[in-house]
Formats: sequence, structure tokens, C-alpha cells
Amino acid sequence: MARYNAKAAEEKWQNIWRERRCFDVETDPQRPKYYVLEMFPYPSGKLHVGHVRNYTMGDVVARYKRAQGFNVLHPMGWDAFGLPAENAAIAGKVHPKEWTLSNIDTMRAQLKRMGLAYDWRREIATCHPDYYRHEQKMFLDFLKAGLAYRKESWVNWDPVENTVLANEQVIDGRGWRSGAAVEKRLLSQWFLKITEFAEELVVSLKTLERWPERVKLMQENWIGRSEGARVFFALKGRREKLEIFTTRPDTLFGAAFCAIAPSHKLAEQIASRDPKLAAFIAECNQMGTSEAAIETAEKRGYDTGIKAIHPFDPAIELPVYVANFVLMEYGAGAIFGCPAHDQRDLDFARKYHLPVTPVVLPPGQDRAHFQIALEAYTETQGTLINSRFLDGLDVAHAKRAAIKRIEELQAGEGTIAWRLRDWGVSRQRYWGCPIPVIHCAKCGIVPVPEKDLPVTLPDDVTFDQPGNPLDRHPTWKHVACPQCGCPALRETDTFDTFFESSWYFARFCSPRAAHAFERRDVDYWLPVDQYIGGIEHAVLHLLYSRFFTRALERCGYLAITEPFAGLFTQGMVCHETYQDTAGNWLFPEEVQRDDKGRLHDAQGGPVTAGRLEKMSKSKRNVVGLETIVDAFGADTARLYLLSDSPPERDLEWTDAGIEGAWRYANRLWRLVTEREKPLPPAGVAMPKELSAADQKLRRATHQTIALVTDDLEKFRFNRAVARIRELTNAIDEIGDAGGATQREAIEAAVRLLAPMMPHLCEELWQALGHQTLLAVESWPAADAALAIAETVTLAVQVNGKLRGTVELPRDIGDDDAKEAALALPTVMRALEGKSPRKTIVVPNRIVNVVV
RNA sequence: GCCCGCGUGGCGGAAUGGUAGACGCAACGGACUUAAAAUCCGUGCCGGGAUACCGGAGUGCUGGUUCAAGUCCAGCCGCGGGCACCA
Repeated sequence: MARYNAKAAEEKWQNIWRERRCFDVETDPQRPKYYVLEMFPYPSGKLHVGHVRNYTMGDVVARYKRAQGFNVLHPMGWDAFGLPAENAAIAGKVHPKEWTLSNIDTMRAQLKRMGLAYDWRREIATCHPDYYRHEQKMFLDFLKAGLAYRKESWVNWDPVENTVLANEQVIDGRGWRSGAAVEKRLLSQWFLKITEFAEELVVSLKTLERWPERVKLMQENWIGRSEGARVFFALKGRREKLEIFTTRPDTLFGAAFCAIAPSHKLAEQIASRDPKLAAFIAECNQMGTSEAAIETAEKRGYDTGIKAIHPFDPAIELPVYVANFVLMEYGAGAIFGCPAHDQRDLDFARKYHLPVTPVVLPPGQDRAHFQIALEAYTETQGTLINSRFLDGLDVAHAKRAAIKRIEELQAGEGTIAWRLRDWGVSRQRYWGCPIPVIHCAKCGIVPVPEKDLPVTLPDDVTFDQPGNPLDRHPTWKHVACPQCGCPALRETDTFDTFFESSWYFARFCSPRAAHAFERRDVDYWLPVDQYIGGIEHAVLHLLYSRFFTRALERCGYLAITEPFAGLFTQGMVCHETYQDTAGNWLFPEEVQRDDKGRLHDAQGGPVTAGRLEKMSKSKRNVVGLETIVDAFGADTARLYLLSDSPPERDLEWTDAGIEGAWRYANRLWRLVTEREKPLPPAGVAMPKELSAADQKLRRATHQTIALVTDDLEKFRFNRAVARIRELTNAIDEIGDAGGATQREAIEAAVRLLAPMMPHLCEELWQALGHQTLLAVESWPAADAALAIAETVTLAVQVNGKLRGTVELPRDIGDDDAKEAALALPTVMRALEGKSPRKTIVVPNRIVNVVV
């Protein structure tokens, strides 16, 4: 039995697509556009099947939409800056640039073997000055627009590597590579003012109809909008006031103390004259930031001796503490404590013997007996007590009344607090985009003049010592101040690499333009119609990009505010993990299974299989592409990745699964190429009279076209594949008896499958006698009339229990259906001679007889 | 703690409130073959019948709504994810 030669066919069709420029596209305002994009990869070394699942989904959408007549933009590029390149440089004595570019070459070649319908002319890599020069310009524009600024802030500092670490790089309070306990350090850093758009970023989530609810919810949580009030407490014997934020102004009469963050201005002020407080603050700064550290940390405070005056009654004085649980970054960095209705405040009050006054009486509680012991009442149902003018109100009304009074007294106002903080973009790293500013002793911070852009990275850097190579480069940072000409210093920090990925989707529209974007191109192509990527970017990349698009719009670069009209988050590809007796991770191909099902390594040593995990280099549970594509071809891999699980769920890679897909590829291939009786020629007319079997196949064909089209619209690739397999089964069933109907069915199957298995389908399309390329063919249309059956099978139930089925003409009258149902022997037996009380007929579906 | 999602055969998974288990994987049995591979056919569970077939139970658990519930509602159990000293 002959086998489909995937390798030869795939090479052949890839060459033809390339020669005929099938996937090259241009801006064409006369035609409807569709922009499909998969999150571009970091060039870590090699592609694995996890990457490919993502790109295959995008490719199906791109090919499908093209067949539907859209002008489809489907580009690919490289998120090329980042830490791993530097780590490789430190470990392997290879320059980050070389390492990155050679990885890109490898991965590009791998991608090309997958037959993805990309416009490769548009490829970009973010590490090229031709790319990053534009973001330097954007940064300067942000600076002018007040969207970028520099401030001192507390950062994660790795004392061994001498660098700031991103939050993701701090694992349980320790640097991910050095293992050193991360310290908090106060450093001057560049920030982008994402908080400026906090409100908009939440509100317009509602307009993103084709985004997963889950992602929108995560962004909403992350931005964290809280309605409340800002209240100013006068401080006894002091001129300044203490600003606090609260979401519970209704509980102001329950206040027992005020507390400020250790890094609060007032705390620092007092500490300068109070060594004990200074020591306390230092201790707070030592505290770990890991989840465990926070959970076990005791609530501690230091009484400053200062008294705050209650805004509603000057006779009430509250002690002001510096407390370790108050965060400077949120609200005003200061709170009032209401122990009866906040658990932390209660813990704190019990420890420091502060009064606990309940001010909200839970529903159904007796005021005389209501007491707070060790558990605060934090619900917002209840009635205000002990609160003078608020007494008797429910919580919601009391909040409003309290805010009204605060505003009348000019002691504050209703306001909204955000959890979202400005985006710190400075990194003490070499392999990133240089931040285009100069520090001058006289002029301060001076932006690099536009004529001097790009500020390019020097190539001659060393990695033999820890820290930022740019900082110790002998000449690079020494420049003349563009304003006064005096010797000055270049900024040696580089941008967070999320900076590059925040605008790359727009650059694809005009990837070689001299300035960032051609308006004609971005106005045509943007927003991205379908974006596809992993859920791990639900907040970071997707939020940054939404912010960036707004910032670019404000600076006149773009005319849109939302970059991605549709988003799909696909699941991960997982694989078992393997470890030998020494605990070393093993690659799947190093593990063999003996006939008793036990696992061994190459030397015969026992191997234990661990849990199913996301494919990752460190655990070695990756399935490389080469092995799979060499053995089965790209199409088989694509089919398996699409068919085995719903796309949003995780997929477990199994060898048996890929073999099943390979069996199907061959089955379809034989269906066309190995026939005892040849199919009628292409374009053969459908006979007027069709046998029942022929009619049935025709119906299946047109039903399948309609269903698969619907499935692809809704990203249900696994179901689309199942439908096509069903049609294949139907084609098999009719055997060589079918003529024109069988050709019609096979052609439909091939065309429907083409987005998923493009090479095989081109091969079959050609074998079926066609001259055209499927890659540029239009999508098949279902004939609704042909998809409808003349007869339908009705299920017949007695008391809701299935008792049989009956084949009847479509749209038969209810009475006829009832009669036919009652005539069934199984129904009569179930009725046991009783007469039906009621019969429900759902046309063309079901008859339910109730006795 | 708060918010969200999900529980269906041995496995991945299908089912606009209307015949649960499509499609596939695995396993078992059979056909073809000197043999193997490949290919093809059959098989969800329990009880009875060699077989056709007949009966029953069944979508995490307990209730409810309905002629009819995997699907809707309430409560519980379990798993997964996000956020969290956020005032």
C-alpha cells in the first residue's frame, strides 16, 4: 500500500506558494481587510510543538479568511530583546546579538517548514536599530506629552547580579538565577503613565466583544477600581494634614487610629529625629515580599505620638502609627483604622489595646448584645450605630451621607483609587533598547535630539563581570550634553522588553517605512482583527499594548485606541516529565518503554514519569519539531494539534495521537489516488436522478460545508476536524458506487480541510484534476436546500424515556407524528394499555407521550 | 479571604432544554497475511440471551423547575486559574 510522501509534497507546495507570492499582501482600501496575528515568539533557540499550535490556529484563520475573500495580513516576527540572550552570553561566551540572530535563523527555517501562510517580506526583529529607533522617538514624544517621567521608587534588587529584577524574576523572595534574597532598593527609574488611562482601560473593556471574559476580568482585577473617599485628618500641633483613602467612609465613627506606610513622607520626617522609628522603618524595608513572608508577618506598628483630629468631631483624637501593613503605593499611603469592621485593623487594635467600636449592626442582630471579639464584621449589610448623624442608615446610604458631610466640611471628597501602578520600564541590562536620554550635571535630564536617533547599542561589550555592560563600557556613555555641550552621561538603562511588544503589531503594517508607521497602512489594517496567544499574557503584554495604543493615539501616531478587536487565548501543549534515579530531567526521546510498560533510559536505568506539565526547556519535556515533521510532515502535526482538544484547553502531546493523524492523512490520500474505479472528471454534471445513497452523501456534503464554516468562525477547530472526518467516513461508506456525488464530497472535504492541512490538500486538489491553487481558491458554499433531508428521525419517548424512533417525512403534521409514534410496538408495550394523558410533539425532533 | 472557570466511558472530547457518548486515541476480539507491519470490521457499563435482541442504571453529590435536564435554578463536594497586608 502506497504512502503519502509528505516530505516531497510539502517542499513542492511551499516552493510554489513562495514563487507565486500567494501570501504577499498590500494595502488595498477597495477590499475588505482581515489582520490575523499570533503573539510573536522570543527566539529562545528552537521551536517546539507548543509554539506551533499557536501559529497553526492563526494560519487556519488566515487561510480561511483569505478563501472568504478578505485581504489578509498575516505576518511573523521576533521579540528579540531579552534576558536569555545575555545569560547565554555569560554562560557560553557568545555575543547576545549573534546568539539571537542565529536562533532566529534556526526558528525561521523551522517555521517555514510548517507551511504557514505568512507574508515573510514583513518579518521584523525588535533588536534591529531600524525597529527600536522608532520606539526611542515614541518615548521622546511620550516625554513631551507627560506620559513618561522619572521618579524614585522601590525596586527588587538582586545584590549578587547588581541589577533590578522584574517581579516575574523574583521567586519566593529570591533572584531566579543567583538565589540571593532580593532587597528593596530606592532607585530612580523611568515610568510610563499607564494610570492616566486607568479609567478608560477598564471602561472600554466592555467594547471588546470578541475577547474572552476571563481575560477582561483579569484586567479589571489588575486595574482594581475602588470607589471611596479621600479624607484629610488635621494633625494636632502641626500645620500639614494627613490624607487617607478609605472605601468605608461610613465607618468613620468607628475609627480607633490612623496608620501610615513606613515610606510615607511624614514617617520619614519624624524618623529623622526619632532613631527608634528609623530603626523600625529599616526593619519594615527588610521584610520579604514573598507570599509566605506576607502571610506570616505580624501586624506591627510604631506610635509616633502624633494625634489626628477626627474630621467629624475635633474632640476625637486618634493616635497615628507607622504600620508595616500599610502600603505607600496604594491610595494615599495612609489609612484610618476601624477595628470593628476590618480584620487587619482589629488584629492591630487587639495588639496595641486600642478601642473597638462597632458602627455597623448586622441584620437581625440585637444592638444591646452585639459585640466584636476576634472577628471583624466586614460585610456591607447592616445598619449604622454609634455614628450620630449616620445612625439608622444602611451602609450604602451612610457612605453617601458621610462623603457629603466630608465635602461640606472641606475635609476631603469622594474619589476612586486604583490598584494599577505606573509601568516601570528601566532595566539595568544590555540586551534591550537604550533609553534615549542624557544626564547633564547642569541641565538635568536632556532628551537625545531626534537627529541623533537611534541611540544604538555598542557591540564591544563584555560579560565577565556582573552588572550592566553598558554602564562599564569605556566610552559609550560619555557624551556631550546636547544643550550646553558640557561632558554628560548617557542613560545606561534599557527598556523593559515589553516595550517592543507593545507596538510591533502596528509596525507590521508598514515594516520598512522610514518613520514608525505609514498612516495609510495602519489606518487600513488596524486594529488586529484576530489576535492569538497564551493566557499568560492576559494582563502584562495585553494591558501594556492597550495602554501603548492609547498613548500613540494621543501623540498622533494612530487613530485607534484598542489594538486587538478579537482575542483568542489558546491552551498550552503539555507532556509527561521524566527523571532518572539521580533526579536529572530526560528528553522524551531518551526514554524507552519496555514490553511490561516500564520506563528506561538509554543505559537501561529506571526512569520515573512525572506529572503532565507545560512543555519547557528546563524540564526537558519538549517535543522538537524536526523529529515530528521528518517522520510525519507538517500537515500531520498541524492536524493533530488542531483536532485533539478544544483550542482554549491544554493539549497533551502523545505519540499515539500524532500517529492517528498520520493514519487519517494517508486514508484521505488513498481515497483520491488509489481507486479501483476512477472518479468522474472535474466539473462533471450532477445527474438528475440520484439514488438514495447518493442523496444521502450529497446531503452530508452540504451539511458538512455549513457546519465546518460555522465551526471555523467560532474557533472550534476540533469539531471542524471531526465533521470532515465524518464526511470522509460517509464517502468511504458509499464506496466506488458514488460518481458525481462522491467527487463533490471529496472535493468539499479537501477544500474544507485545506486551511488545516494545506500541503496535502493542494496535492489532492491537483490529483483531482484541478489547475488552480487551493491556497487562493474561494471557500465552498453550502446549498441549504441540499443540506435538508426529506425525512427525519423522530425520537419517541414515553414519560420522558426513550422507547424508540420513527422515520417520518420532514415537517409532517403533529397529529400524524403522534399517530406514528403511538403505533410503535415498543411504545404500545410501554403504555401497558393506558391511554396517553398528553402528547408533546416537537416538529422534526421528538414525540413525548405522557401517561 | 475575594473573584472566575470547570467536573460526561479506560483517555482526549461531542451534544440551539429534545435519541448522551459524535469524532478520535487506547485496549480487546475478528478478517487479510507463511509471519509481521499496514489496512479493514466489531465492542460504553450492569443483568438476561452463544447471536440478533430485551431490560436496567448512567454526565461529581443532594434537591428543585419542566412533558423532557449533561444543559436551567439552589445548596454542597472536588479540581484548576486570577487577585490579595489594596484600606
